Amino acid sequence: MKLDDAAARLEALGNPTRLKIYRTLVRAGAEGLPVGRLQAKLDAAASTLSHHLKALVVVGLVTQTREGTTLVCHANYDVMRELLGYMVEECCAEGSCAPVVLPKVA
Amino acid sequence: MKLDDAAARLEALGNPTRLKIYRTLVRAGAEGLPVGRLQAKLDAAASTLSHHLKALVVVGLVTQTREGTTLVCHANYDVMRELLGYMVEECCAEGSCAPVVLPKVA
DNA sequence: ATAGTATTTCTAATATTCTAGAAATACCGT
DNA sequence: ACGGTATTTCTAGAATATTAGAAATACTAT
Repeated sequence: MKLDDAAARLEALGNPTRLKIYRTLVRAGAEGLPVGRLQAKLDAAASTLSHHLKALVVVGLVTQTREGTTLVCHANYDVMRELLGYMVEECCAEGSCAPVVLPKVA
Repeated sequence: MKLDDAAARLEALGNPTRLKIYRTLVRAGAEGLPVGRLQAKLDAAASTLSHHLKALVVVGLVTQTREGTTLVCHANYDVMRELLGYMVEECCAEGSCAPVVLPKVA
């Protein structure tokens, strides 16, 4: 991942509402959560939520799949993993800041 | 760490210039880097750099120690570690997004 | 005290973000 | 085709961020 991509993703997560959205989607697990359900949980205006969701989708942290009339949102773990990998590799000194370790994934 | 603190730190890192600053400080290692040296490396106006550095200092990601007339900047690994810990715990699903593992630090 | 280097604060212009109402679009069931 | 629910896009106002020049401050050496 390039620095600019990492920055864009960090910026996407760097807003309390969007971080709440992402965390909520992670907790929703594999089945995801419809936009409407997110809206109810976070108590935000529909247009505001849509705006923030788009910011997360654009950088790849969230994906959406349509199921009839509802749009189901999913946290994209692959992108989050890449982002964390970037941070550990580029923004941590070995030993100093690495209680977070990347094991070799087979 | 609370969600709002995490968001503030992610936002601080979510700007290409500031992410570059932070990464450069990490690479500078324990001795840190004077503001002036950072300025030369990143080729930014002094006032702009100072502004961005302040954003990183305010959220605790960077610390500064004065050495005579120069201010030396250091990446604060503790805060980065906390931030990564937050992301792994709150924003990852076990198994799905956890190539990043938190080992117990003795 | 003065001069010189390092850095910040002040200021202002431009750009971007955030918020949410209103209107538009997407999809389904009948 | 129509009505209803779900969601987005349009729009606009207020707030915040970004940039950098100019002035101010901090410190050291003489």
